[in-house]
Amino acid sequence: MATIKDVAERAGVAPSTVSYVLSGSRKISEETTSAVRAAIAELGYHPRASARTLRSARSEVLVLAVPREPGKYRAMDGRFAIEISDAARGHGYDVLMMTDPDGVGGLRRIAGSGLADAAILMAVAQEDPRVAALRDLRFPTALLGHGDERDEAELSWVDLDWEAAVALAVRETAAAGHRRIVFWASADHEIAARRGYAMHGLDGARLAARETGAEVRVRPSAADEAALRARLRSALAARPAPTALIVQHLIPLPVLLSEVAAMGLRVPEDLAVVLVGSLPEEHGTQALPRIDLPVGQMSAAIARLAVEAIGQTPPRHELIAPRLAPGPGIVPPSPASR
Amino acid sequence: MATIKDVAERAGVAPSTVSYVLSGSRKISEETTSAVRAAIAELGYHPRASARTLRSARSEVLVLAVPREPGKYRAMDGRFAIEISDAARGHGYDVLMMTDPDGVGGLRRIAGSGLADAAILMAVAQEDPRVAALRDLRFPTALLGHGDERDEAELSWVDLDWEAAVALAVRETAAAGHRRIVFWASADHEIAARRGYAMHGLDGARLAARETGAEVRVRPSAADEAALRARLRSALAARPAPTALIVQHLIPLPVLLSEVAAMGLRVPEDLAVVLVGSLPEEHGTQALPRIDLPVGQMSAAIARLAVEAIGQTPPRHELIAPRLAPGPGIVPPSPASR
DNA sequence: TCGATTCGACGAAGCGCTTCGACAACGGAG
DNA sequence: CTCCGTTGTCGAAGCGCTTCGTCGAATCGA
Repeated sequence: MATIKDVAERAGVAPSTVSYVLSGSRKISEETTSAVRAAIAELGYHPRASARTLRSARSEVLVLAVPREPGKYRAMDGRFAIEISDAARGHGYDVLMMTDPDGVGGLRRIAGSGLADAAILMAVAQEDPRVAALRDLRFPTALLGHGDERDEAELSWVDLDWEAAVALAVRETAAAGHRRIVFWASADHEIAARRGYAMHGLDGARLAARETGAEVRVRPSAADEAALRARLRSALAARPAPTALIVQHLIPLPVLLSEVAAMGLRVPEDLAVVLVGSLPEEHGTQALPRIDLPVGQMSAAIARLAVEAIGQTPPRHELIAPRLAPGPGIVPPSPASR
Repeated sequence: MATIKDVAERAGVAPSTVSYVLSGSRKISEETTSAVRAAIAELGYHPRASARTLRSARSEVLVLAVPREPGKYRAMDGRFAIEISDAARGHGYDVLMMTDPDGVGGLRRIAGSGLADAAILMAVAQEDPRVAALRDLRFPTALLGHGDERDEAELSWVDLDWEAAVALAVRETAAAGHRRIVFWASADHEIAARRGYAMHGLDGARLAARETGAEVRVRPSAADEAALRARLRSALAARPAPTALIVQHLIPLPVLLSEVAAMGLRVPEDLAVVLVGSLPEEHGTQALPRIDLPVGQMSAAIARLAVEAIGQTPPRHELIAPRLAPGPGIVPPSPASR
């Protein structure tokens, strides 16, 4: 592999001159510059990243802590990982994945070894030990999602405003004429873990229920398919029958829809279904009114905040306002069911 | 941040001694070893990765080239990325994501700068320019998926045996008594791009059709939802009616199933549905007989092959045998439809 | 014409680590 | 008692890059 010395020799200059051509931090004559550039092109030279990092104490790498529960996979995580990587490149950074089930150990290793300049944490939980560890190391960090006020005052984060998102869904549904609404919230275990999106979603539903006067029954989702079906069936079997279903826990959406169909309910004539959030693949959901998770916007924001954090700027928080996706509107309840 | 010199001073030894304790490449007395270990623990010392890499020309990082068509996201890619990262850690490697739409430029940059020791390429196409670029750089490379014989003789790869997988699905379906089968193949654009899995899947269907004597109608899938529905409807409307549907293009599965339901066909009584491959989220598919994509097994294999390739070993190829997933079997056709 | 200034390029130091050769200290063999 | 092999540790070199101080040459004003 070619080194800066090789380039210098070929161009007939000193290594430092090559370096200055590359960085532009000192003036180099037109003539010398083009000789150096020619030599670089001929040799296919790339500066060795390790040497740069050793000198400058900057790796131009972000580490992304991907949530990892053994045996489980949340489809959205992969999508975020890829989009964040895209966004980071726009700032000149590469992204290293950290999927160790023991997130703390992995982050210590990577932060300690200088492999990365900053960390992005996904799926942060209440009193997350990773947050504490990174703070102790004084390692620049940005969080995707929020919830725990104490930790987060000192760190940057980005999140969809889940409270506003669910509130918006309820408001729009009520505005379409629905008076009896089921809100299918996050799953039991997410609520038990007090995940930010789960908590904020519940808040939004309550808020908008008060505001609109509609009757909103909140039902937590379940990881287990049988439980899920039973719970949905009982929620929809209430009389007078609910006319709209707002779903935040989208992962088992096919199951939910199949159960709705099995009950003989047509969507949207008998039951309006509104989604809050997104699945990574959009197939089969475009037909439903929904409030999308702005993955691209969130990814761009988290990459930006992580890069900023390297520069010791004070922490910033971005709460993204929800928007109803363009597409089908919410169908009013049938006259018979009012 | 603590350096090896700090550790050495604290332990009252030379820096080289600390290095030897860490690497174990020379014998160091019990006494000195424990003094060094104590100093390391007290200072929270981690060797600087850049310095190591500079000396040893080994970064202990793999670069993963994630396929990236702007605006599109294939749900399986994220899942593979995460599982490959997991597997690589087992070999002591971290994984860097490369999501540049211009894959060649990104790989040149990363390979040239020594940021990674080997590359893993996902979704390799016929005459993929990335493969050529990496070969020119003599950069260790492993491919996930296969298709183009010429390139691949020199490189390691892993793949599910798609031909055998589809053939197995057809065989099992025929064995259950079905004589008129629709094979829902990869999408038009995948076939046009001559993707390995698409080609091999078609081969498998033809092979097993000859073998079993069943009538297998091959229908390519489509990216566009309307086209998809129309095509499926016409395939299933043939008379005498097909009694089984084998699906390789799973991404729009919800759409397919909803169209089947819309035609008034019950699954599996009127139409047996068999899946080949997997979606990243299993919700809603467990109920169907299927041949899973062995993501974990493939990820483990590709990580292993990539690490091996660093050691200049000759290329190896792993073709993974398909297996019918445990779960519901294939329901025979109803007597009336025979 | 001569000192002062500017311009462009150079040389060397040093980032933190590994590794090779050297070298005390020690013990056993001759 | 000397010699030599072993054992455990040290010192220095060097990986490739950036950056600071320096310096010759060209330029300019007086």
